[in-house]
This record gives sequence, structure tokens and C-alpha cells, in this order.
Amino acid sequence: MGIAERKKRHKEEVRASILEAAWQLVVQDGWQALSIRKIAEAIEYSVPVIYDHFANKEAILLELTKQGFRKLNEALIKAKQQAQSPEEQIEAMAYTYWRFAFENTAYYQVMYGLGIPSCETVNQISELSTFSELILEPIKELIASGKHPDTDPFLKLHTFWSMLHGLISINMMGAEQHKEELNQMVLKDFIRGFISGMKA
Amino acid sequence: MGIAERKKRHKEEVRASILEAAWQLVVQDGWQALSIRKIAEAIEYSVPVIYDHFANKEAILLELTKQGFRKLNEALIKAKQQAQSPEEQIEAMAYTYWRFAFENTAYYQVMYGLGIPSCETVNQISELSTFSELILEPIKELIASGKHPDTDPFLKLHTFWSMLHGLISINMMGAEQHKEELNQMVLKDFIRGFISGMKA
DNA sequence: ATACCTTTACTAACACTGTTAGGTAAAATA
DNA sequence: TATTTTACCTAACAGTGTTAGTAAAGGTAT
Repeated sequence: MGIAERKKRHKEEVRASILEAAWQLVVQDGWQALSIRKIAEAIEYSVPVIYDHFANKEAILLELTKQGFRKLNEALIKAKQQAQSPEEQIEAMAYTYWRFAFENTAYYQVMYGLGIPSCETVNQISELSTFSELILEPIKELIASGKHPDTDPFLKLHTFWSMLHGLISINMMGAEQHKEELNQMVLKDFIRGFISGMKA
Repeated sequence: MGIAERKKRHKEEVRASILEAAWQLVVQDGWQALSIRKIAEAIEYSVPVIYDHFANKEAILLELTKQGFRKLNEALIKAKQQAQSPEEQIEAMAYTYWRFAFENTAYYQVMYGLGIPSCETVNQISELSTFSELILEPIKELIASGKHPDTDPFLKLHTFWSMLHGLISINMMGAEQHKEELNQMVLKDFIRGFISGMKA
């Protein structure tokens, strides 16, 4: 039954080429300029073929979002592994998150920039649980060894993520009035405060 | 020359009705569902009339964004006036900002949610300077009376705004997994840390 | 080998979208 | 009264997401 296999393989190739073409278009002209017809032209197939692989345009963007989180998670895992203490892990991950956002602005904007994603959309991103777990672990360690071991780790995770995201998104939209170094300082300041806030 | 006046007045009425209709549509179905034709139908004029008042659709959204910031600024001014010390002013403004976001999610999403606004767009929002000044003032006071009077107030303003925005936007997209009270606590925690971070 | 069915891919259309060119009729000016 | 300006419209252009219907090709069963 090699035939069915070959077909399946081919189908997955087409699916991958759709995502690849979509991604290239997003990087080139921004996600607002992405269109089904442009994708179809890029992969040299007719438009309806795309709907054999994705329910709609949103599903394609959702897949790119997932890709983005997978890539982010990878980078975070690597950063975490190279650090030893929970403090260093958190610090390294914060910097990595920041760097990911600015080295992959296209990804970051797809991940967070399509309007504010609805709850249903967020729940479809299974990669988020890995992301949470990754950061939650050193936070828990830090809390356990700190002076307030009854602190809610989810609260701290939430804070960490929120503030990092806020820093990045405000920074992305107004890079003129606030200099680069300034933001690096804000980031540094935040990380220090965040970590010491869990110890004491 | 009452005629020209009457005409001018009428023209401004139409302009206002465009914004009103646009706003109503945004509140009803979200900003992604806003269309020029729907606005035209609502105001009972043909489509091209809208282009006599606004260069394009983006200009309408930009005006709504400005309206949002004006409303936010108003609320912040009121909150600031009712508080005495810089600490209380900052705290009150943070809560007011938070409340504004969740009582006017439509505004907040127009203000921040249309993709990540470009630098050029941000520069067109003159209301932002009022917003900055409003928060900058108590920050400066607090820094001056603190132990590190050479702290950059812009850095602190940037931090304040970023983290507040991050808190809100992360919260808006995932209200299921994290409870309401949790976020109130995160907010409280942040404000306390922010203020004490400038004193000491 | 013939008949059948499923898969694959297409063209063409529907119902929208933002935007604008061009025309008409009314109102203001000369 | 003649002319110009304005106010407003219809109709179109070029694009969007999405889908109905069709034709051909591939594999399966009789």
C-alpha cells in the first residue's frame, strides 16, 4: 500500500508549502496583506486547494501562531538549559523572550497582533501549556526557597508574562520617542524586581 | 453670511454622525466588522460622502482611537484630582486605566488592537502627550522625594504604561484560565512594587 | 476490460471589501 | 439669467474570503 502513503506524503507537502508561502508573504508585507489568492499563486495551485488543507484563513494564521510558540519554546528551553539557578533561568528566559520578539517581529505580531485574540483562539494553542510550564517551574523553585512559600506561582507567571509582553508591545509601537538602551534598562529593572519580589 | 455657517455646521454634523455610526458598529460587532458601506447605510448617505470627511477607513479608526485616549485622559484627570499624594495619584490612575480598559473593551481594542500600530500612526495621536504628562508628573515628584533623585522619569513612565498594558492585554485574551481576583492581585502587587521601587 | 467510485484539481461565481472616476441636479454667485 | 460651485449620487475597479459545481485522473471491484 505504498500508493496511499505517497499520496499522504504529497498532501502534507502541499500543506507545508501553503504554510511556507503564507509565512513568506507575512514576513514580506505583514500579516494584514496576506491573502488566500496570493498563497495560491505562490504554491502554483488554484484557490480551493487551500481549503482542502485549512478550514479558513484564520486556521492558517492560527497554525503560524502555533509555529511561533513552538519556536519561542525551543529558544526558551535552550536558554533555560544553559542557566543553573532558578534566578538565572528566569533572567535568561526573559531576555530570550525579548530577543525572540524583536528578532521575529513578524511572528510576534501574528501571535499577539491580530486584534486581541479571543478566548476560544487562545485555547486552541496547545503550545501555551508548554510555555507556561517552562516558566512556572523555576518560579515555583524560587518561591519555595523564599520567605513567602505560600505565594501563588500562577500569579507570578501571569505577572511575568504580562509585563514582558507589555514592555515589548509598547516598545514595538513607539520606537522613536524612547531609545533602545532605555528599554533594555526597563527590562533589566523589571527582571531584578520580579526575582527579588519572590525571594523577599 | 449665515449660509456658509449653516453649511459648515451641517458638514460637521455629517462628520460626527459618521464617527457615531462607526463607533456603534464597532461596539456591536467588533472593529474587524466595520465597513464603509455599513457606515454609509447607517447615516443614510452614499458611500463617497464618507470620503469627503475622511481620507480612508484608517482615518476613521484613528479618530476613534483619539476619542478613546481623550476619554481615558478625562478619567485619569478626574482620578488624579481626587487623590492627594503622588503615591495615591499613581495608584488611582493605575486602577482607573485598568477599569477603563475593561469597561470600554471596544475602545481599548481599537486603541491597541489593530495589529500593532505603526510608529507613524502613534505619532498622529496627539492625545498621547497629555496622557504621558499626566502620569509623568507624580512620577517626577515621587522620584524627587525618594532616595534616587537621578532616576529617569521617562523610564518609569515607560515601565508603568508597558506593564499596565501587558497586564490588561494578556488578561483580555485569556480570562478563563486565570480568575478575576487573581488579576486584581497582580495589579495591586504591581502598583505597590512600582511605587516602592521609586522611593527606595 | 469495463464499470464504478473516490480523490484531486479546476473554473466560475457569490457576496463582500476599500476606493474612486464621472455625472447630475441643486444651490450660490456673477 | 448665465455660470460656477457644491453636494451628492450611480457605477465601476480591483481586491477580499469562501464555495458550488465540474471534469479528469487514479485506484478498486466486478
